Amino acid sequence: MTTPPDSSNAPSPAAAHASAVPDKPTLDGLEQRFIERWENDGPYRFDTSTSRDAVFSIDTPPPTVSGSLHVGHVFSYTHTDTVARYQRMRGRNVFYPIGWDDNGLATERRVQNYFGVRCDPSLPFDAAFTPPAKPDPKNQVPVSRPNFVALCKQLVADDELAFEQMFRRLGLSVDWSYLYTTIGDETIRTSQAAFLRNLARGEAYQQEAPTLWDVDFRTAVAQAELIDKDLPGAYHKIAFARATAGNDENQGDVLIDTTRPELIASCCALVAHPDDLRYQPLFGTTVRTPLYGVEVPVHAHRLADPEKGTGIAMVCTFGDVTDVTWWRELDLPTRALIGRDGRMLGGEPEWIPAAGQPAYAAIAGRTAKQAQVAVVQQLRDAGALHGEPRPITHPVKFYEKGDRPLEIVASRQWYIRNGGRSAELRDTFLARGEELNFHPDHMRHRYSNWVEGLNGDWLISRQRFFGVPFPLWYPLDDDGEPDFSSPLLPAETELPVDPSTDVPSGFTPEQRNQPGGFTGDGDVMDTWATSSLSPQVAGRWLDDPELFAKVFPMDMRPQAHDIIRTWLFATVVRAHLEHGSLPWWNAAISGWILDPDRKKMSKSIGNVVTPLPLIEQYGADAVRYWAASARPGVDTAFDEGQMKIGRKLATKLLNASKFVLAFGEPEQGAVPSEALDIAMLARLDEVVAEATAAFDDYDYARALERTETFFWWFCDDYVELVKARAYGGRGPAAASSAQAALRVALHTLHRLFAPFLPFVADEVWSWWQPGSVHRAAWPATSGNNGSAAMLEPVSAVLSAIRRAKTDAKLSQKAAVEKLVVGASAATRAALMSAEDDLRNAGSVHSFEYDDADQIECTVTLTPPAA
RNA sequence: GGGCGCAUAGCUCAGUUGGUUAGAGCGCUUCCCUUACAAGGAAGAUGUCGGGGGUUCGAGUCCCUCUGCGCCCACCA
Repeated sequence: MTTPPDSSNAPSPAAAHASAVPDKPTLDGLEQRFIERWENDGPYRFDTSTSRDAVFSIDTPPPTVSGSLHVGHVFSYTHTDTVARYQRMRGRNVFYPIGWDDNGLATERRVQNYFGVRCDPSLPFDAAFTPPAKPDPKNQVPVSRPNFVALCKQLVADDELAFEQMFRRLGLSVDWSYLYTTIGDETIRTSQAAFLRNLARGEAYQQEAPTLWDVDFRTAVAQAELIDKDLPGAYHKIAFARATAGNDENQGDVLIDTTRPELIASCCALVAHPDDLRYQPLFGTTVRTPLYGVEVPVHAHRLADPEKGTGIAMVCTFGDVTDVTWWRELDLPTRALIGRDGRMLGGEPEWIPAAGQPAYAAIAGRTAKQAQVAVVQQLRDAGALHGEPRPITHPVKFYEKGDRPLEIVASRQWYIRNGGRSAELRDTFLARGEELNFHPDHMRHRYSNWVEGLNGDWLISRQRFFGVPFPLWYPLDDDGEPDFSSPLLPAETELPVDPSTDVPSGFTPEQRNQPGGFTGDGDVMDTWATSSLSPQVAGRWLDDPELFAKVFPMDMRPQAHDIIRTWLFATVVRAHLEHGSLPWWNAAISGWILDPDRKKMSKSIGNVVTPLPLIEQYGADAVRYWAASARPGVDTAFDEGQMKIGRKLATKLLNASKFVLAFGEPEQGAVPSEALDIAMLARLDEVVAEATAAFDDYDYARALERTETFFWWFCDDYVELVKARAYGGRGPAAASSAQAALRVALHTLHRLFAPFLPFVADEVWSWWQPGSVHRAAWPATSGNNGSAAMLEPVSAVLSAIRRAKTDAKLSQKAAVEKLVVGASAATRAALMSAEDDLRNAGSVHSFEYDDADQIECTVTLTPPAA
């Protein structure tokens, strides 16, 4: 552990070990030097000995390891880092871990392509397996899950090293000793243990139910992973013949509009709104489906929209989520015909009479899309299609990573209760959202909006291979059928387990998949089911309860706004269920990086900018400056111009520091005594107060802006004004005042800039102060209650002098023969106290005053010598 | 359909409880090698603060309304 932050607010006298000011300060090589120094000296290490009160803990997002970082990462991680550095300087013991999200589909797909393998969980582990020398994407070699996972770990190792180097290069002050990975054993253990506890408390449950299903990935997906895409489709007007007579005058066919005629074979009812006079006579009667002749009932249901289509809808199992509602609430039979591969099932559906079987046989085995074409032709031939299909564009549900529309299939899945099926629990989570401080505050609407709109519990099982397996097995009966109601559970101490390889206690490996034996649950958990435990994983909940008690609930969760409904909400759910608390008190929501055309920068669009070349060109401090200039939560266009400014700022800090330090140590006991010096420090006090308040509110951008504005004024006006005096032009006492003030300002500025420009700030600090600026105390206000009021008129006069010289196209060092300043009495008094400095800075020979309401300067320039 | 955000100089954006003449940077123009900095500095021009209405002594700021853009959610027959 390093020393606690320097509690003194005054600059230390030049320390013996402080290095000298370089003749030619440069930003070159700064990053490498300080990356090494920080690694060796450990200024960012978490101190396990302090109490919870002293800790500031951060639940850093683990970036997905899938090839490369882009400037969006640099952007949001910089925001967090500035806050971490601020809190550290405030004396907080900052717990700032990081992890890699190397679990999940992205990695799985890369491994398949890279090694030319695919996972087959039914295979046993092969210790001697080596991947094919030449991967053949069309002929992937099947491997066991443990083999597959080993390949995943192998592949991500290189990426993770590159990520770490990138983040170090950016100057993130994370404590690398707490690094975790989402596919690591500790994470799997945490995830499995939390699940088993959810299960024991009845918060996790298994259910056979219609599920949104991606036919390409062949997995169930959760509500939070859905996106809508507008797709072209068409309304097909289709005739259903009446099977029983109603008391309706009109005894013709019943016409329905559907966009999915291929599902007519799955039809189990028609529904219309109970108040719809057109269809009221039909309720309780039956109709026959075209092509297949299946007799189906006509029901009334409030969700049927009289305005849509013909006002009466066909219910299929399952065309969309409304079908699921109708199926459940009207207690309809299940007639599923779409398989998990997205094709129509083979065989002869038992509900279709013999006469209808040939029509179905013609589409069996085809994809939904192919089947639709065939069915439309059949309907046309049978005269059941009224008119031509009317093209429409309609929103269709997709898995966010998927390429084809989701289907709904019945399957057995695991769920965690999240309030989607319980008003009471939903209210609890809404209340949790109210407890949480969102920065910026309006982001809380995304949370409440989402929670209010939940339509089911959280589906956490995925039919994939690379992920956290469900830690359980099922006993098999004498027929080899699993008993899902009494799963075989491991003890928490046995975790992690992989049920595809490990054997439940009381069984032998030979009993796997044998009648009377057992079978492993083949599913893995949703990545959010693991990511939602990031505070527990990072805080070592299971392994180090003492640590966990010191860091949880955490202080801060930084993340982007698009994953409030997933990561943020899921984390709130898990913490509430396990600990009865929020996972953290503050959610700092960052915006996105947009490309210059204001489109979100994302890999799939192909408009990403990689950060390393930018850091090499402008320096990490400059890139951080660009990031920190963006307001919290605001989407921001990528702008290299801001990086140029950041570079300029860093260079300026080097040169200004060199200048101030070149005066050497002021004489013993020197204090700022001149009015201008005191006023400058008063203005600096205001800046410190504002920057501190802004940072306390997670508004790093405001803190930077205030600091920067002061700094440029300090360089442009104040330094120019006191330069001559500091050199001794008005005697040693006046010089000491300037020198002391310059040093106090520099000491403060170095620390104010440290969260934003950590490299250059530590460099200039090292020229004259002991230790790292990143362990120094955040500046406090001086408390001497000076007034900055005189600075404005002084700057105005200085500016007027400069303007006169510029207008005359003369050098700024040209002499002013006579300056007449018109001003009010109070302003004149203020100006007089800085008159000598103004004379020197402007080369003014004669300085006179006049009475005026506002400042008016008459500048008479000395004609240049001929 | 519900919710949230945004609209200020050519561009990117500040403008904190309402308060003199609305700011910065970039870009543009002019000037200056000035001993911290030419990878620098000094200065200049540029605005119906999206439209309309209201509250007020006073509105970029508060209220209403309209328009445009973005995002989230819902709808998906």
